[in-house]
Amino acid sequence: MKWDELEQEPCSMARTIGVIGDRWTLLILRECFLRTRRFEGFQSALGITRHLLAERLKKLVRQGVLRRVPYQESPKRHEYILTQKGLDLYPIMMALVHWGDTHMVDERGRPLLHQHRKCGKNFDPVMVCSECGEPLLAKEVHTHPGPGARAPSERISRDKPAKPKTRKQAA
Amino acid sequence: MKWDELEQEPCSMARTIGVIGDRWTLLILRECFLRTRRFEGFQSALGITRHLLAERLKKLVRQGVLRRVPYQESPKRHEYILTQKGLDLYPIMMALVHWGDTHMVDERGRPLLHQHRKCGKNFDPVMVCSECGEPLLAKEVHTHPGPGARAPSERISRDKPAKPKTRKQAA
DNA sequence: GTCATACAGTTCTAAAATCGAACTGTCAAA
DNA sequence: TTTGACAGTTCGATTTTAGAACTGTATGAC
Repeated sequence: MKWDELEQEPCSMARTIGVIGDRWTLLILRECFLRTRRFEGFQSALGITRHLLAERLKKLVRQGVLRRVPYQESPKRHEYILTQKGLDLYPIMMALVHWGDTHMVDERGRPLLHQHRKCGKNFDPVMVCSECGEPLLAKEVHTHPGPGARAPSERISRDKPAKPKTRKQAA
Repeated sequence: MKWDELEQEPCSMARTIGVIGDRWTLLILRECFLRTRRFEGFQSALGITRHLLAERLKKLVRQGVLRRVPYQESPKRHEYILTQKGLDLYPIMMALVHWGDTHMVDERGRPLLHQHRKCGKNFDPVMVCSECGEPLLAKEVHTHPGPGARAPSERISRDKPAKPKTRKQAA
């Protein structure tokens, strides 16, 4: 599988990964949500090579995640601003942060706290079902093909290639 | 910044990215949630090279995201099973899928639908505040340093590094 | 007993991506 | 005139990944 094919895969997760699924892109987006907007800002915050930064920003603009907006004429300069499509990445960012907060903190505790302006409290993000509002557990979710699923004939086989019964495990 | 340093960064998102922030790892985890457990299963589902697959699985086991469990003696064979730490990645996976469902579908619609066993309906994941239950919007969240924040003196400067000279002259 | 196959890797070379540092170009302030 | 801020681009060296073949245990078919 080549990386440009990822966006054509009949899997929303693969498509998302095709857009934001590499380390630098994710870190760039973190900076975006922390209000960094300019080339130098990203570069000095992340220590990314300028070459890669330019490339990643271009890609994010192409994908409609960032918008390149002039903030000064002569010399022409631009800022990179999250579009709505980009802002919609927020739950992904928060989910990443929350997993790190849960499983990767050292003895000193969380590096950052998040306060919800609406209720004024420090919070954790919780993922719930849009229909019943209950927290989602992997085991309570059943997945089935939707309208955009690939027909069986087009599917790349992900099952064992016609296994003719194996060794000591009879069933 | 080297990739192994990422896990030491005082940022939960960076640490998480250090563990799962590359394309193959994310796709391997997708397969885990789709109940793939064995080496050949991952390999044929993803088309990943065997070399990388072995490496990534090892890393995920080292990180405690997967557990390597024997399922047969002679020849010794193992399965890779999500630990609780791994299962806790579910909100990240769902957030990735949901963004793809929202922004990356073609005219045919979603490749997969998700049904919540508890309420029986197809749903979208919604991220809410643990304290008040309201959906989270980036603009309504304020971020501030927590106990594990790096003190200003230890911080890696994200401002210009007091650069004394430029370009070609070394005077 | 020999052969083909399943499974879970390891090893090797070539190709691609990334790093690190320097270079380009515009403009403003000293 | 010189220096510095900013936003990139270019280029050689290093690191990762791709792609294919190979290793080794064990099983069932012939």
